[in-house]
Amino acid sequence: MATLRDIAKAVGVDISTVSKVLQGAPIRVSESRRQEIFRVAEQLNYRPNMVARGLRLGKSGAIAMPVPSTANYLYPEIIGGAEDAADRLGYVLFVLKQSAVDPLGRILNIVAQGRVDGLIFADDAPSAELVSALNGRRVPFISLNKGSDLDSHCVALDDQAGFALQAEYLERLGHRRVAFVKVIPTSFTSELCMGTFAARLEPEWVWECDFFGEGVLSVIERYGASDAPTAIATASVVVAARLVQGLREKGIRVPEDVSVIGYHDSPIAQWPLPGVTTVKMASREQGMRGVEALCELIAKGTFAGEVVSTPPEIIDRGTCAAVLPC
Amino acid sequence: MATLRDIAKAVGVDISTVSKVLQGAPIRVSESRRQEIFRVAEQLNYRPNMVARGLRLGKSGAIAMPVPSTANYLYPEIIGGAEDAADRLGYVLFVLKQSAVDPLGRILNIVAQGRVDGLIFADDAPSAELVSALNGRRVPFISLNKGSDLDSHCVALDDQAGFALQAEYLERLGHRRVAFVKVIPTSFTSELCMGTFAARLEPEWVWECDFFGEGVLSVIERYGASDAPTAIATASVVVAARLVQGLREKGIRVPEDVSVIGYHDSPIAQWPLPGVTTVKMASREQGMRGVEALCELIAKGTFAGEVVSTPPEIIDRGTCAAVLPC
DNA sequence: TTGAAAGCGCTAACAC
DNA sequence: GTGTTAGCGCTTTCAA
Repeated sequence: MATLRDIAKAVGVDISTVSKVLQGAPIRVSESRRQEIFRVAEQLNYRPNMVARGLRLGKSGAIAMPVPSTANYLYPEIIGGAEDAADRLGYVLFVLKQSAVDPLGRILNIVAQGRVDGLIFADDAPSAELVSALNGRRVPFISLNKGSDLDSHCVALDDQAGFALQAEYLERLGHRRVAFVKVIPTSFTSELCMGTFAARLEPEWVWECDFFGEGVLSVIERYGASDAPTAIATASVVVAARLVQGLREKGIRVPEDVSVIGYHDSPIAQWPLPGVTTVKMASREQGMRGVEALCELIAKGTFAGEVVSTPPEIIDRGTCAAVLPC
Repeated sequence: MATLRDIAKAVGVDISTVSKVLQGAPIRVSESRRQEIFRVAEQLNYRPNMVARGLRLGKSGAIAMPVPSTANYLYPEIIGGAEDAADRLGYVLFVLKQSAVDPLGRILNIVAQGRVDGLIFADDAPSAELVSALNGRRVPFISLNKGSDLDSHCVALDDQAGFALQAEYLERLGHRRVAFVKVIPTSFTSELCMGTFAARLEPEWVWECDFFGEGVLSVIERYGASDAPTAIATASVVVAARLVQGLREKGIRVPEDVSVIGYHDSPIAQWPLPGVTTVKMASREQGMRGVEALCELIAKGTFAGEVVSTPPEIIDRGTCAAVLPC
């Protein structure tokens, strides 16, 4: 690994001169020297050692995105957007899986070790404990989900608009008796969303479902036991996809017998063939804006919480049908 | 952030003494001092700055696991195992998503910047270009998949045993006319696996399928157009799960009309209710062993390629039935 | 125009 | 037993 010193030696100038030239600092050097320095740097394939620079500058040039699980099907979108923004802004983005046994451990560890300049929480808003630890260490962070603490720096999706659209869409198709499936564990946001949906179209049934386990089966059972809603709205594209599939396996036709609509969008939405209808949110953009906001926070120390206002969009994949007048 | 100096000042000793004591170096200090140093360190919530230590020691204490996509449903297992091992060995593991436009860019970047001591490739074996770049920079790496270059350091699963078991299982159930679905893009390993399967049970049809897109649909079409095999074996649990679901949506019964078996295991296997039968491989252990091997490589500079020999296991979730004698 | 020097936080060889 | 010192690679005043 070539260092500044190697270049300096080769060119015959001082190391500090090389540093300044390579940084493009406002310094007057003879043009020939400047050329020569760049030439040699190129030739030696010089790359600044960010660890050393970080030590000197008191910052690392890296940010981390802790995720509770690498198995979440929404993350690819968010992560993709975040990486793009990080690349563009000269930061390295590391995805850090939280440990199941000690969710805070790894995060506090890398923060305390000075490995990252900031954090961006992809899913759960950080716990109060984590927030106070982070504040104590003066490490800025952005959350992509509102926690109960509305003061925390947050780049949120406009879920109000999203769920309003979801309800409106079903309503427009003539659905009046619908079930809403919440994703558990429920969060501050999810309760809010449920409320937004209900404001437009009051669900007659409210069910709950986790991503894995028996959740989907139990929803199907409850569907069977109920006085059949004409549509099932869910707060998740994963649950929606599994639901379509599970219902069909039971011989219940989608959308002929019941319509199903999800929330968010991801490749998983295409698994029930030819796919499940969802409300597509601007997750990718959210990831991008989140990183941009974090960098702003790192640089300026301030950031006004914001909402990604890109309008939600219905992706019609044919699992919702109009209710026929009887 | 408390530094060594803060502690030294508070206790009234030299910074180097603190360093040595805290490291547990074989040094003789008066017991009272030792106690006092630990006490103050604790009180100040001291955590060594790994960036500084890294600079001094010429290593960062971090390793990265580049993944081509965070949407792969097998990774959670591997990553989980890798993280455990990394924690245990005192390393931080970062997941690094490769950029779609410049797959090598981010990897070379963090390596050149001295951010990581080694790499562990979760999926694709590194390209020849990457291998030579890595060797040039003397950055050790482990691949979890054999590339065409058998010399590269690799911690592989015993896929020979896995596919032999898959074939054997179907054979034992009486299947003779089977289709095998390869995952594309095919790799060195996948060809090998296909061979292992065929050695035991020659497939009458060999089809191909990618994870997303139209792959599954086209396999179903080909199934319909063919002189119906009694079983479909796949090299992927994702494809198997989607296949079960897609077939059932078309009214083809699984396993009554056709058996389906996957490969690997992941939560996704439980999506077709109540799940798809697969050959479970020791992915988690592979992640663990991979990190252990990498650390060995970092420390000792040598490592003999190895195969994770934990025997594969059939997880029967009811998508394979015995062929009835006609 | 260029260089010398200090220092980020840490470790390790060596001195007392 | 404990302190001094040098230095990892880099940036940045300040001096020449």
